[in-house]
Amino acid sequence: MSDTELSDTRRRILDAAETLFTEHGFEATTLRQITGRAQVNLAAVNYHFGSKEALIQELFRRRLTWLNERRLEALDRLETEAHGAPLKPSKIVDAFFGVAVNMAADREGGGRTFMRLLGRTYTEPSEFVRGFLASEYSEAVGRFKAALFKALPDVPQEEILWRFHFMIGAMAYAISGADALSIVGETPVDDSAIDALYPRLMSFLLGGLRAPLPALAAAPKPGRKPRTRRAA
Amino acid sequence: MSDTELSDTRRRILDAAETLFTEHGFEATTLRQITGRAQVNLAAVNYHFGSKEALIQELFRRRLTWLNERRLEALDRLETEAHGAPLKPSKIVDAFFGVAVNMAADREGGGRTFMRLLGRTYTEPSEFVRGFLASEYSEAVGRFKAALFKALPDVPQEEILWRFHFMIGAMAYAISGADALSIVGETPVDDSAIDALYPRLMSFLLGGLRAPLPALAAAPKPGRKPRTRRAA
DNA sequence: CTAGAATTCAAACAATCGTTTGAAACGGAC
DNA sequence: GTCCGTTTCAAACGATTGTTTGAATTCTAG
Repeated sequence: MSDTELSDTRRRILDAAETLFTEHGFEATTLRQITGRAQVNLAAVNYHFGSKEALIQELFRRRLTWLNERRLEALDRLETEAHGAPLKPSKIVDAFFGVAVNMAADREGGGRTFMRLLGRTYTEPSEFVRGFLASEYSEAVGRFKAALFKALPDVPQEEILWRFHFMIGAMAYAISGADALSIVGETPVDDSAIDALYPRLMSFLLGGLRAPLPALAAAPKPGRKPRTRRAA
Repeated sequence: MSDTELSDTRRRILDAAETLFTEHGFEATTLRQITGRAQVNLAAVNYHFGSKEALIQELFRRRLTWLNERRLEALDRLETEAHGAPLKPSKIVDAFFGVAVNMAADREGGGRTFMRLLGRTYTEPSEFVRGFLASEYSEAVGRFKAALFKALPDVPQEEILWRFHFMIGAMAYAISGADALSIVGETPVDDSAIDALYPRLMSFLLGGLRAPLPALAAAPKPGRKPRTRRAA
């Protein structure tokens, strides 16, 4: 069997698992629930994937590979157009997060379900999940970090990393909690609001990225208040 | 027994559970691990709390009540000083998130452990967890929402709620993933970086809150590009 | 000191978990 | 039709889960 071509059973299991993991989490979802929803035999998971952990890995692999390839394509396009000149930070942010939010808006293909799962998995403590998540991300994140460093040469690189970190968190939470009962709003967020998420999130992220640099209180000389500088 | 005064056994169980839940999650942590670490008998959890779920609820209750009381105290202080005038948005944000980040910086009292757990719990899909989390937050969030509406009368209230949402996400992810292996950075974040988290996060959040409003593409007339306005 | 309540303890409970097994059913090649 | 590799199936596996039990122990008044 080819690696990319999936049998009916494999695909049905993956789709069912995606939905159930999103709704109840990895640990709380049992193989019997998955095989029940997929309408396949219980032993099919271990036959086709080997174990529950391997199923989870395969699930992330098929989506994350595609997602990060699209991100890198977008970045490649920007860089060839720029002919070596630094990119606009807003373009970089758009290439990284725009692709993700776009995937999250896709209801039919299951992209929405997956992105909610992914958003929650960022904070997953499980060892093996964090492991391959980091490896799947390493190339794309490395390329985007480099692009941001080049685009913002005056901002300390450590600061850029922190803000990248914050941006991922804002996006992850916005996507994962968007149609769940959120803490801030009592009214459930409907579908049109999901479509409006993209411009809202993007302007928030850019505002945060370009915020004045914090006046870090690292042993400041008395009486000399460090001035805040603008980041971008 | 008083409600606030805890027996040795109760407190030992709560402390052990907090640590283990943070490290492995709710489902993956067993009562035998908890009672083993706390050095109490296995049956002690069900004797003192009734069930594993009730233990989780009690764990959040003792910390969240304290956290939100401090937040409301800080807001009260600001409002009495202002004599009815609108507050500065930065002060409001500082009252809400500053208290949380401060608690996250507290290593000895277990505040750090709890805030990492809390940050992860925001995206927890479990029904009963989300339920009492929302109820514990409702009062404080309502007060802060009102304060932000008053402070930013020109910004659509829906937009403020979204940005509040984004801010919570950025904070939750920053705290919960700060000393775990993060996606963006290959080097583990050490303690001094945690102390510097506060000013970094705060300027990012304020930058996002005050970002130009997004040009929402809600049936725009052709040829008329909506102008971006400044939020604050 | 003693009676009675509160707490601790070892042991067992039923239920459910992921995984394995061996036979049955299916599929195309010859 | 026959063969053989692939896939499906019902059933069971051992292990582990949260919870309960009833006796032992500790604590607290009177």
